[in-house]
Formats: sequence, C-alpha cells, structure tokens
Amino acid sequence: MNEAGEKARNFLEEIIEKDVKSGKHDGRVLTRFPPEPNGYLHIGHAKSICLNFGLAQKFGGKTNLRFDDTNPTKEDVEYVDSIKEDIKWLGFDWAEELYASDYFEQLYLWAQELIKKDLAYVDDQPQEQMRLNRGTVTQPGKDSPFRNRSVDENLDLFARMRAGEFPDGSRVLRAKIDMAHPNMLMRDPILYRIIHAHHHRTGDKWCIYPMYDYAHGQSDSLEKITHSICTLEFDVHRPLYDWFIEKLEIFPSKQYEFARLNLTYTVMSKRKLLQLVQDGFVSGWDDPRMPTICGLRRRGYTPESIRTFADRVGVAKRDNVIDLSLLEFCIREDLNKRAERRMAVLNPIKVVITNYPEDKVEEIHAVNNPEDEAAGKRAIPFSREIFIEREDFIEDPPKKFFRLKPDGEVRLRYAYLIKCNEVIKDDNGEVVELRCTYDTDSAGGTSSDGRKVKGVIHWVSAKHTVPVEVRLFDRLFQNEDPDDVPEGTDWKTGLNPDSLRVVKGFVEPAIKDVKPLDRFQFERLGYFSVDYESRPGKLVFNRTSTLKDTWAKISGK
RNA sequence: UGACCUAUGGUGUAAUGGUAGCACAGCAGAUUUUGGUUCUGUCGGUCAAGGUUCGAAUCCUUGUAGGUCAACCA
Repeated sequence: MNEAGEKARNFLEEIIEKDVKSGKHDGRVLTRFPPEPNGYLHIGHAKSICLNFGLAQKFGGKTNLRFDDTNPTKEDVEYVDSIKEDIKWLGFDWAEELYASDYFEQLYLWAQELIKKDLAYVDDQPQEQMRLNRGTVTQPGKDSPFRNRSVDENLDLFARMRAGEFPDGSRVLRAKIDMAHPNMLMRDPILYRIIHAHHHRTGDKWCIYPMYDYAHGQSDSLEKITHSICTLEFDVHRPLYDWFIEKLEIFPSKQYEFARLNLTYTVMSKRKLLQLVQDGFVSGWDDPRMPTICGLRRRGYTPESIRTFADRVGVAKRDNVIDLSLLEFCIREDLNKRAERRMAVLNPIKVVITNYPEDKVEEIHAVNNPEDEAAGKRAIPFSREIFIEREDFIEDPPKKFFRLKPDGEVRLRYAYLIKCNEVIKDDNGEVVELRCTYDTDSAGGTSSDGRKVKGVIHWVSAKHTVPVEVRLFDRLFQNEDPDDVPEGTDWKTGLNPDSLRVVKGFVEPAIKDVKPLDRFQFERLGYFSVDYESRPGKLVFNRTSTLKDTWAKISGK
C-alpha cells in the first residue's frame, strides 16, 4: 500500500496503465490464457489465470481462452473440458473460446508468404544432423545444405508436405534467420513438422503441424491480443515472436514475461505430477494432496482463497518459492469467516458423567459461526455418556496443560463444567474410560461461583453420534524442496509416508444433510469438507487444513 | 566457456534519485467458552566493490550468485 491507500502496482500493471494512458490500441486491453490441452491445471496456472483475467478486468478489457493445440500426439478433449471447468470454478469468464488449430489455414498461408519472401525453406536433413548443425550455446551452427533452395522448389515441397507425400520426420519447414545467432531460438527455427496423427479438432485434415513459436505469436496477433503474458522461460523466445510479426507485417502483439509460481513442499511440473498419478502415489489428478486446481477444490479450498493467494504472492521477474504456509493462511482466513462450526471427535475416549441422570437428554444450543451472527444457532444433544478427544486427557500432564486431568476440571464447550474423578484402564494400562461429575450449576459452561476454568474441550454425545470417515491430509513431501533428496536417489524418496491417514470420526447430529464440497470447521481440529465419495449414511470428510495450533508448538518441542 | 533474465529481512513483495514499508513465517504479550479468531508489540533486509550526486535499493562500471536457452514439446 502507498500513502493513498491503494495497492502498489506490479510491473505488468504499470506497463498496461502506461499503454492505456498513451492511447495505444485505442486504450484497448485484451489478454489471453493459452493452455495446452495435455494435462490438468495446477496452482501455478491459477496464478497465471488470475493474472491474465485480473489484469484485463482492472483495465476494462477482456481475456480469451485459447487452447494451444498444435501437437496432436499429446493433446486430448478430456483436458479441454477439465481446463474450462477449472477456470470457471476459479470465477473467471473468457470472452472467446478459441483454438490455435482454428488458425491452421491462415498459418499455412503465412508460411507460404515467408517462403516467397525467401525467409523460410524446406529442410531434408535428418533430425540428428539438424541437431548437430545447430551448434551449441557457445558455438555457432552450420547452414543446412538445403538452405538455398529456390522459392519455387520450397513452395512445391511445402505443398507436398501438406498433401501427405512424405513420411513423419522426413522434412521440416524452417525460418531462414541466422545459424550463428547467439540466441539458439533464432538459428533457423522449425516452423512445421510432419505428423500423420488424428487431431482432436481438425481430425485428419492436416499432417503438418506448426510449432509453438510459429503458432503462438501469430494466434495472439490474429486475435489482436494487446498484452501476451507468459512465464520467464519464454523470454528467449521473444525475439522470434517479434520477428514473425515484423516479417509478416501483422498486428503487433507484445509479449511480457513474469516468474512462475513455486511452492514449498510441492512439485509443479506436469511430468512429476503425471508420475505421481501413474505410479499410484496419489489416487488421481484430483487427489486432495495434489496441487492441481481440481485437487485443491476436492480438498476444500475455495476459489476466493486461491484468488487471494494469487494476489498476495505478487508478480515479478525473479524466481521465487512461496511458503506453503501462505496458501494455508489464505484458506483459513476465508473459511474462518464462512465455515459453520461443528463438534467432532476423531480419536474418542468415553466419559461417563456419573451424576447425570441415565435417560436424560438435553438440547444444548451452540453458535454456528462466531464470525457470522447470521449463521444462527443449532441444538446439540447432551447425555450421560460422551466422547472426548483422547489427546484432551493426560493422566500426568506437563505444565501449562489445561485440559482434562485426574481431579481436574474442564469446560465442555457450550455444556457444563466437569471434573475427572476416576480413570479406568484395561489390562494393558490403556485408559478406556473416564468417570466424571458435572457441576449442576454450570449450564452453558459458566460457573455459578465465578471460579475460572481455563480449559475448553469439544465433545459428542455417545449415543447421538454420526459416524463418518475422515481423511487427514498432510503435505505430500517431507522436505521444503522436494528435489532435496540424498545424492543418487529419486525425488520420490522424499514423499511423506504420512500424507494421508484415514480415521473414523464421530460428529454431532447436525451434519447429516451435507453434500460434496460443503465445508465445516470441526472445532479445535480444523476445516473439513465433504468428499465426492460421501453418501448419506456413509459420510466422508477431507481435512482441508488444521487450525493454527499453538499448544502443539509449545508441547511438541 | 556464449546470449539473455534476475538479485531488498527466513519467504514473498513495495519504495520509480529524498524517512527502506507491507504480508506470511518466527518470537513476546493482551483478549477469548475453539490453545481458533482478533488486537498489540518485536526480531530481521538493500549481493560485493568502485563511481555519478547535496543525496543511491534506485543511475553507471566491474565483479559475484541464481535462473533460462542447444525437442521435429509448449
């Protein structure tokens, strides 16, 4: 924030603001989000989506969704659908749904134009030879022996490439730039390759397909994209991006690069994510431990929290690794305000309140959300036998432990003060039951004589319990940097063996009518959301995140 | 041993030649019928060396460190 109270602008906002003010493109702003439909979107894409759509919104512009579908061997409609779903869920609407493949004919025409201008040629060199002749980053490349074919011959060969006369890999169309250029991308980059493959949209119409560099910029230009925003690794592509626009004399879209998102304890590469799925380390792309948008959704994350996160991580050009705790902060912050509270016990121990009548059942009234009065109240049954969390009782507690202990008093949230009189153990010495008495004058949990009881614990009435399955997730990797594994071992050795624990939980009755993705705070435990596999009578909850746990910090060291 | 990009507290990100601020994390405290929330305080930073200037995180030079680029992937 600056003195005026407005948020500081990132470098892209500054560029666009300047362009708008100067009247460039009549002040028009049009961005695009250009995924390749070959995988699922993850939190890194979410940053890019929020950026592209957010920037346009900020300056009264629009954003296109364009699928970069120039490689039929890798792409599929399955991904198109999931990508659209994820973007919508995040809360964004695109102006137009477009495909690079929509432009194949125009791209072909432009390729012919480059040939006619003697700026492109058909190369017959085998792939290996071409690689050798490209040189290295420190050595210039060598011209192809086919570099100086006549325009007519190139035109003829290119037409025959399209006609399907040649096998895959036998010929390519290359731009004629400079084989000694210090930027490898400018050493006669390939424009078209031959792939006899079925394309998810164009079918078998084409057997030559444009490369990314040739397709992307021209697609931007065709759509009259004003600001083409991509990640840092495309920085070296920008001279080529500009070269095509200049030589073809077409609409001058401009490319700008920002640093992609990295998260601690998280892998983000499509390759690694795919491996986690294929090797069965997770249950699928939408496993709640995955950093995919569908995984986060299933985990219980809200779109709002992800947008806030994208906003807080900022936009710049330096490499960065964001603390996973920032993401967790964002979801807690959001859910604290909107999730209704319930009481649930995940690791129960039975408490019998010996001075409470056998058959009596009371209705206790509890606030649904202390952060939102409009959420109202609910009734919770209370009876003689209840469950409390096993961790909330310690026979010989450490200092500053103010939960239940022998002869100690604790508050049952919203109910009564109880005192532990007797600890019953089994033959192994394990505590199986606690016998307590309640203060009959402490209805609601307030003492009548003004004495202070610091501890408050949650509980459920034993015979009014709703049994549920609870999936406790933890970070997928043990190290902040998943690649930080012992020399010579695979990154997968860093996987956290305890990233998923499935337990049985007991919830108060006011939980029966829930549907997938409903979110709750189980008091003192964390935020939980209903899984897709949940069914009436067989509810399944995913732990979205724990609550901040100051006690764990104190006692855990 | 090439070209390009980038260097601000532990992690991010502002300061656009004029008081180095904000968030997360950490620590300490207050409040609290969630050891939650909220509130307060606190720790801690301009990669280095020169130069320009009344004044440099900012401009210049030279280093240093990290990243990107040698798919018929995007």
